[in-house]
Amino acid sequence: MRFGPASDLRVARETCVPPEKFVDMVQIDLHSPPGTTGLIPNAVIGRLSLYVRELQQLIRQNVETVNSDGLARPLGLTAAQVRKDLAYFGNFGLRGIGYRCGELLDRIRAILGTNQRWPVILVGAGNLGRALLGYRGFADHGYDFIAAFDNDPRKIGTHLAEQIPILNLESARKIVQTAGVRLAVVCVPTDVAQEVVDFLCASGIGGILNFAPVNVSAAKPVQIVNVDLAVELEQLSFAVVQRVRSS
Amino acid sequence: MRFGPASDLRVARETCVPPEKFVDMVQIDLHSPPGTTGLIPNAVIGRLSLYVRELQQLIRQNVETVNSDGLARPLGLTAAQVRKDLAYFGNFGLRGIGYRCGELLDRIRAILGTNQRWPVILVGAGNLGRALLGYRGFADHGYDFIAAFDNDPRKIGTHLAEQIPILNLESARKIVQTAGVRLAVVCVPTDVAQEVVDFLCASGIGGILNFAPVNVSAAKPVQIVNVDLAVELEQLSFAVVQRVRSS
DNA sequence: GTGTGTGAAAAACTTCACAGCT
DNA sequence: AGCTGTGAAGTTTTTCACACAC
Repeated sequence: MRFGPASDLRVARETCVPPEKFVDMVQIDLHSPPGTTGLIPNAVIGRLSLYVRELQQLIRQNVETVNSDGLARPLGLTAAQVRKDLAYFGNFGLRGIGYRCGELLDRIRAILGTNQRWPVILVGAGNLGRALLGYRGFADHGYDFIAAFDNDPRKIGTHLAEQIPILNLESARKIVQTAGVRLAVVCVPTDVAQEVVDFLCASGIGGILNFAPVNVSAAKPVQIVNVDLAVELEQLSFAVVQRVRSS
Repeated sequence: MRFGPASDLRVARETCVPPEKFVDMVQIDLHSPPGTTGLIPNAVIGRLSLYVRELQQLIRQNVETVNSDGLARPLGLTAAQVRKDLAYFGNFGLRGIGYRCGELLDRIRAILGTNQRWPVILVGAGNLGRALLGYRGFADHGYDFIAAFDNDPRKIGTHLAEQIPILNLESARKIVQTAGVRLAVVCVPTDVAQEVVDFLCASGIGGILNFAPVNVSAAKPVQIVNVDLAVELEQLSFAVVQRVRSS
């Protein structure tokens, strides 16, 4: 089965907003809050994602408004923490009422940049890569895989999930640039992870989510988040042997 | 292809130590350190896992000793942080030299309980579950999948990776108890995640690594770690739009 | 000299508690 | 009356800097 990369990609691209928009949206909302430095704590961002998930669930249940405790408790957080987190970005609540679920969801998505869809590329079409490509959560949060890259000649030219083309890694540069792709998910073997990351950085990618179990570093403006699944299991097994700390 | 669950499992079990041993090993090493409460910060445990990975890499390169800076820098941490983290558990270093890689690796593994292998069960044999089962990192860190569970009758009775049986979820209780399994990895659809977790808790599991994108809660002594892959991507996209914070 | 282990200082983050809006 | 937004207090975690050991 043959395909023309450019045309495959153009379709996916159409649904995506020019990335530059996001920057403005976020910066408008930032109202450098109470007694803080102006930088948003990393932990806050992690929790915003959790709020999104919880709000989506509430909305599915037709809940109109939720107060800080209602949002916090199912996530194992405190009401004060929720209010503080949201206050970093503005006054989203209604005193005496709480937060309108729909509105709050929109606001948080605007902050995270997920009120528009992001095109994402996958590098490494092995087991894990293929599973991630089918992972519902990514699509639910606004991320669309538009292409995959691999260096196995037997895979190149085929498609994943019947529509995502697997291309030669060399062609990633062009696609990153022409399709305005800013995010890449990397699932390649450990020993080539760093060179793949270097290549992506040189291609003008904005951020990399790395699943290879090795700490790779990225050239300056490129953001990198390393996910090591074994680390999570180790956290857990430590907690089990200790029987302390809730995590 | 038929199989007898009990015999399939016994083999995997043989390679595993009775879990009770771990508790002692860890508690002996804990020397409730400098000026602290005696509880180990969660973040420290996360970093111990990273040290393991880095040490494994150094050992593969035949590096004998490493100092705190050498361990910290590739992981994006500071030397002081490494020393402080390790000091929670004892004096592992040699002044003027650093740390012996092999010895430190053993020590950390003893702390994490991964100096012996752990039998793990997989619940939910969909795409993600199957990919996790093949994920190298788990085996590298001492975790062995011994069985998978699903409720799809077409899957039950088959094997994953040609040796891991897929069984009916009901049979999990018996296997947890007879094989001394303390850890489960859950990759089921969101809507059944909580009931699966409840079932596992009732079966006597020790800890659950949950990949379903919903916050599930576990009955008291059971530890739970939620991993939401979309959260990681959101962290990244926020960093990309902001171009701040290294994470 | 080199590099750990660790108190002390600083920074980051969380919780408290309450004024003030609806 | 109910619940947010936020200073202030409290706690945790990180960084600093140096005495001490090899």
